[in-house]
This record gives sequence, C-alpha cells and structure tokens, in this order.
Amino acid sequence: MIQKLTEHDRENLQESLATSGQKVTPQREIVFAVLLAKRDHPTVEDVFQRARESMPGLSLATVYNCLETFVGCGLVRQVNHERESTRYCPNLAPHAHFRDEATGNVHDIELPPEIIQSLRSILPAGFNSETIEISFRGRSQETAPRSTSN
Amino acid sequence: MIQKLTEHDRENLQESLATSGQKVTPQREIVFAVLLAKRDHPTVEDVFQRARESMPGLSLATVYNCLETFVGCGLVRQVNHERESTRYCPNLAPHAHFRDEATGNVHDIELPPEIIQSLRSILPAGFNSETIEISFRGRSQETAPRSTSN
DNA sequence: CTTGCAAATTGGAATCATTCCAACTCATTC
DNA sequence: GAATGAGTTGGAATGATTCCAATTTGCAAG
Repeated sequence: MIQKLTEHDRENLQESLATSGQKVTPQREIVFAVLLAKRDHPTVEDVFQRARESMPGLSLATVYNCLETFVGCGLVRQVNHERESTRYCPNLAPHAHFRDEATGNVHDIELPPEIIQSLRSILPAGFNSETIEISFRGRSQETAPRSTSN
Repeated sequence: MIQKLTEHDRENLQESLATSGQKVTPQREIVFAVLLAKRDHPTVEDVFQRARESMPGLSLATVYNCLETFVGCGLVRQVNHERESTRYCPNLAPHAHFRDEATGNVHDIELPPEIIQSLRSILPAGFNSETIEISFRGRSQETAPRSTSN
C-alpha cells in the first residue's frame, strides 16, 4: 500500500506542475507517490498495478498521461533499454543505468561531472547535445531480490 | 539501385555467417549490401524499401530475419533511440550516436578508448558490463541533406 | 448556490513495430 | 528423385503506446 506524499514531495509536485500550467490531481499524487515509494524503475504497467491498490478506479490511460506530464515538467526521467517497455525514474541527479541481463533489474550508476564533461568534449563542432544517455548492459552479482528500493 | 558486394565484403559476410553455422543467401547479400551502401542508420522499413529495388519479391519478415541474424553474428549493430523503430548500423568501431532532433538523422560519434575506459571505471564492484551504449540527443548544424553516406 | 468552462480522466478502439507461425522453396545428401 | 533442413514468405498475432469521444471534476463567475 502506498503512503501519502510528504509535505515536501507534494510541494515539489505542485510547483513543478504549476510551472507548466498544470494542476495537482488525486491521480497525479498517487502516481507520483508510487514512483517515489519504490525506485526500481517501474514500467507503466508496474505503476498502474501499484497505484490501483490505492485507487482502484484509476485507468491505464491516466497513468500514461500522468507520466508523460511528469516527464514534460522534469519531475521524472524516462529510461529505455532496447525496445523494452519504457521505465520511469524519479532520480533527477545525472546518472547512467545498468541493466542486469539476468534479472532484468535496472540500477542507477552515479555519473561524475568530469565524465559528463569529457563526453561532451568528444562531440564535433556544431553538435549541441541537450541530453546524454548512457546505459550499460551486463550482469551483476546482486544479492538483493528484485528491487532498488527507497 | 544497390551495387553488388565487393569481394571483400562478401567474404566478410560469408565468414561471419559461417562462424555461427549459417549460409549466404541472395536475400542476405542484398540486405547486407543495402546496409553498406548508405550508412544512414536505416530502419527495417528503410532497408526493406531499398532492398526491394533489387529484389522485388523480398518480404519484410525476411528483412527482420536477416538483420537479426547479422546482429547475432556481430556484423551489424542495433541502434535504439527512445522507443522509435530500431535502426541498423554496419559501423563496428566503438562509437556513440547523436540523434538530431530537428531532422531525425543519426550520426556516429567516434569514441576514444580512454573514455570507454573511464566509463567502465565508474561501475561499482560486482557490475560486469558487456555493452555500453551512449547516445546524445540535440541539434546539429547539418548542411548536408538527410544522409551520412558511405 | 447554480451555471459554464477548461482541464483531466476514462475505456475502448486504433496504430505501429515486431514476432510468430505454418506453408512453401530450394539446395544438398543419400 | 525422395528426404532433410535451413531459409523465406505472407499473414495473423502480440504488446506497448496513442488516440479519441464521452464523462467527470474543480473552479470561477454570475
């Protein structure tokens, strides 16, 4: 079951939405809370299932809408690996992703600023990048079961 | 219209296929030739259209099969950006991709070994990566029309 | 309070890339 | 020249995502 948002998180949500002229709704609160509650890079379907526990009437379309809205106002990041379902991630710090082929789990990998800097520097003149995405694929010796919880 | 494979390219194809116990077929030759002829990171549909010019009876399913086979034996790389259709790339040297948001074009960006090295080094112990994918998204001042030809 | 809006939500249909499958082709081998 | 098996084919099936028209909701104005 999903706990409610902390005061701080709700404000964050409220402000980010307001900035792009949008409002907090019960659905958006729940979807946001789900993302914060378990940071295991859930798919839309995952979010849908979890959110339904608190709000049974919630529709899949709304989950798509909410997540798109959040991405639009910079509250969460999309994570894609190959052509698998898109996953969502409320970690806004610059980071790369490691996808464990054995388990399917996705881990955040901290990204030191100097690496980002050196990556930018390999772009030829005239290439202006807004986003850099880095993903590793391989195997990790995870001990924990499926999760990278909060 | 697609030129035939050079002697060298055909041998390359033949050997790579043979290594995983597979044979050269007319369809595979054409699909491979299409990839080499214009290295603009075509989608399956692109490849299909181009290959049909030389082999009208070719089926889409076969193009999918051929490309999958090539990826399997290391002849070409898959390139994914967000959830767009998969693109294919016969450039085997380590490189990143730059996706121009304005045109949709994808450019190869050379990747110096020391960068790859430093990227590997940010992985925590226990994470063994087989592949690193790096993609930039932004805008470039391209002068040339849609292509990054051979 | 009502009324009227605009934004948000909903369920289901539509789309699109990709995969699956069963039938067919073709080159080889016995 | 029949059997074998890989490869090819067209069409059906799948699955994630998007689209859409109909409601619902939250407010603001009267």
